[in-house]
Amino acid sequence: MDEKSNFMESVYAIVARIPKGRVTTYGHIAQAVGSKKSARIVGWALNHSHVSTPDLPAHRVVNRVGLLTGRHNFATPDEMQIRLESEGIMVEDHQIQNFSTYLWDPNIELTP
DNA sequence: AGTCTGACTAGTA
DNA sequence: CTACTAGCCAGAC
Repeated sequence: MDEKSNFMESVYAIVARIPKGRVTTYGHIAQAVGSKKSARIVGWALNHSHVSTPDLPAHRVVNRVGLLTGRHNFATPDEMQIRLESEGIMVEDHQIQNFSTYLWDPNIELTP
């Protein structure tokens, strides 16, 4: 098997564990896999997730303020918001409302 | 082989 | 408050 970097695999593993109706941020994922500074790599990984892991719920990953920064990278810019709303998350102007309420922190919820 | 960019974040001025 | 810098990793040119 041609393995990608462990970093990307870890990102996919965590994102795949995000519960339905919950969201998380690039920084939290990055911190869970090693360093929060690697948040950009998380975004980059998700950008290619559609070819590596198409089942990855990338729509549940947003930036630290709950803004759907990566919406334009989906098949359609509205798909991300539609999916989130479909899971019961309120989104307005491409930003998640009550973000802290839906926030799922892998460093806490995914404690070993 | 070297340079630049990217779905980011935190810190400093 | 806003603006800029540094740090991280992988891929594209």
